[in-house]
Amino acid sequence: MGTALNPHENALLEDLNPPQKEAVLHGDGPLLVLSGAGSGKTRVITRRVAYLVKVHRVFPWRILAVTFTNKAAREMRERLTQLLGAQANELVVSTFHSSAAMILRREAEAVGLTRSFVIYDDGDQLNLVKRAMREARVDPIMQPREILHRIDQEKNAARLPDEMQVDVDNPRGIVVKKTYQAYQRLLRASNAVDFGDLLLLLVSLFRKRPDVLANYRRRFTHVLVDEFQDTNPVQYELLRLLAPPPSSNLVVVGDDDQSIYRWRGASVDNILGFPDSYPGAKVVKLEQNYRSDQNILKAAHAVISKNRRRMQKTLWSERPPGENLQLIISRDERGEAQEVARQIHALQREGFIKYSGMAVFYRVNAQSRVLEEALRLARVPYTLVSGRSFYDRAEVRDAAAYLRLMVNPRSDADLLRVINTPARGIGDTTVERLTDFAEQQGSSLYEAIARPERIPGLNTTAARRLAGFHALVTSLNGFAQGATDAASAVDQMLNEAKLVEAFTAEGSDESLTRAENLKEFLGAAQEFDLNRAAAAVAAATAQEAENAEPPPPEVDAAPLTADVPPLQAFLEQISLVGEADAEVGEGRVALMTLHAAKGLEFDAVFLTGMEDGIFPHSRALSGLEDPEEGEGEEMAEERRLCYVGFTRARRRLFVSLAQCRSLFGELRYNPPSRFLRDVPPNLFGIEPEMQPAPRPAAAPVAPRRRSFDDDGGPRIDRSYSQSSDMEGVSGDVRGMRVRHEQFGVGRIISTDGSGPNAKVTVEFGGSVGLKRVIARFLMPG
DNA sequence: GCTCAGGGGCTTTTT
DNA sequence: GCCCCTGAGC
Repeated sequence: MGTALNPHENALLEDLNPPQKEAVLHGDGPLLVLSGAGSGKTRVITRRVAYLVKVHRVFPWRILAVTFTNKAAREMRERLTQLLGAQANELVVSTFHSSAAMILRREAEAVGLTRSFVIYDDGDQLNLVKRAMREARVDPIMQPREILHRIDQEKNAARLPDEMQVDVDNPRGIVVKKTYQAYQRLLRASNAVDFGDLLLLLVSLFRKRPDVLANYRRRFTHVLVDEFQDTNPVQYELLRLLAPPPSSNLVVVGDDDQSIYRWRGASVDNILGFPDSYPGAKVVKLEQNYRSDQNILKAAHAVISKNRRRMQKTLWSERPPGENLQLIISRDERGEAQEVARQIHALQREGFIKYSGMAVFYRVNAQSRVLEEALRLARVPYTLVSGRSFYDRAEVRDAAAYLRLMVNPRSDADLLRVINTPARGIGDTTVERLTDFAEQQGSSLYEAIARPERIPGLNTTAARRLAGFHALVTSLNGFAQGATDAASAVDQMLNEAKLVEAFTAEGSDESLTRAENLKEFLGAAQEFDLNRAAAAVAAATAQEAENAEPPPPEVDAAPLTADVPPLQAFLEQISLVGEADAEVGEGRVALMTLHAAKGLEFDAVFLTGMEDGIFPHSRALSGLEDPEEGEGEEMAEERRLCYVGFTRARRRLFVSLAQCRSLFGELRYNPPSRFLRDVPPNLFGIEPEMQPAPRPAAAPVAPRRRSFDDDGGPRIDRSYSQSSDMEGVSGDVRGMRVRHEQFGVGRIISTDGSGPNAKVTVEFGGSVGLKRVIARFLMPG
């Protein structure tokens, strides 16, 4: 295919390596691009899209490119705009959830919703589960959280409530199923969906209505998916519906070694099994890494290669070996944090790496506090990279709830959230009577408060207050219907609901901040309106530009969001996009979890808490270890997470552990992470002969404390790997005499757990008394 | 209807 | 160690 000598071709291909070029040039049919870390996958996707448009003359509106994160979608769009100019506006580049929401809104009636359905978030979901449990009258044998989790899993697996398989003698399964059924009923009655529904409802619509599906298949002749290793079954099903096997133009790009969202329902099997689902699919491997020095790649490879089920690929690089990896061993988490801060300072003083080129990673958020304190003390500027803080604030969520109520008064969850916010004297009792009444009537809460005098048990004051609230919602709803922009609706809402006023009146510092946040929320709406106006202009220009050819009449080429009212669109952005992710702070060290680090890169990376029980997480340690299969799936995922962490580093990789660490209020002595033992010692600059002789496989041993000076200060220590490979407790050891490095000699009273982190309670002599310690750190005494 | 103290709980968290 | 939820008390 492709016109020879097309002037665009060279520009789009010239700086690509052979496999990259192959992926860009691939003709029709499915394609799997296995892209190792740092191998230039975004470049490949964007070039391919541009190539399709410029060389193959594919209409941009025929191309659907899906990502997982908004950030990835934004970056992709930016790069495509550079390559394609105004034409990029016609491409559909968005997250799975956003694109599903756009389609679902156009087809809302077919799935029992109206076009103004709202999207419930986490907190709303939990409240709804609680309500569903009450209405379904299920035995409260499970926590709402757990039930919600199970419902999510069902949705991720593309199963509607009635499709859920449950054994009759499985009471918990029955509880989940009944709750799930009631939960879905409540959502539909509220004209609302949750995140999972966006995908699930679309899949079930496509299955039920081949005619609807056909419209989208006709339109999207090219589908591309980024981070395919993180897709869950419902997402994959959606892709298979839109781009069915065997011959669709479906391009999936991903790295099985970077699949780290199994716990969210993602399934590595999707990428591992892609060649089977799409027989004849072309597979291209991108194995040249342009990011990291050799030593870092070798270390990453050493860790990941222990996983059994992988697509074989080996990253290589033309870069130099670079510096050794550096191991930091500290006495405790404070020492670790101080040492990290010190090293950061030192790196910065050397002058080659700026603060903004450095990052500190940790496995769990709970580790961040100590690190923050140490950095603050050391005057190292940092930013904590974490979720979507602005839209998580209570007052902002209140405002969002009001807005959703404005477009969709039937939204019970939102009504409940703000019925007494700001306080208007509507208490729990009143709300309870109201919900009981509405449930009995089968009406929404909004309908129920239209005639509050009919609600049994209410006094006239309560009824009057409900009527007042009803009037407020009605008035806002009327305003929303005529609103031509988001900002005026937000402004109206803030005034009528007296939200800002309430905080200002309260006058405390905290409430003034909240008032400020609400003004910022208004600012966000104004910005949204401006962007939308700009986008409309750009789209119009695109129409006039190059592709003046009209689309074929049988195909719907309109932008998916063509006639979504502005307030609705703003709400969708809040629900699905959140705030523009705070760019990793200018001139600041970035602190984040390993999960948040995916997709980023830094000159220097500090990976803290490299201890068994922290990283890999203790939950993965207890996983079954099959002698044949090796480590369990959870451990495999921890390994991938470690791989992700290592491969974020360009030049310097520091791995750090503490000999003891207090986490969740308890003091733990964790052995060094098994991942460290997988890294060849020479990458740390340790010559093989310097390694300590292997320890005889004897029963419990004490931790060594040889890496510390007398002052107890942390030191960088290049001799590691001293932890025993103790299995923990075996057999009945009660009454056994043991010795502990710190507490001395004692006698085992009881045991707790098994495996490497098994604990025992020991009665030590003297003033020490009873202690619960990890068995591994005991010696027979 | 609101406030505060005690208890359980606790990876990760793209959307 | 800290947060969130619940329940008792004002």
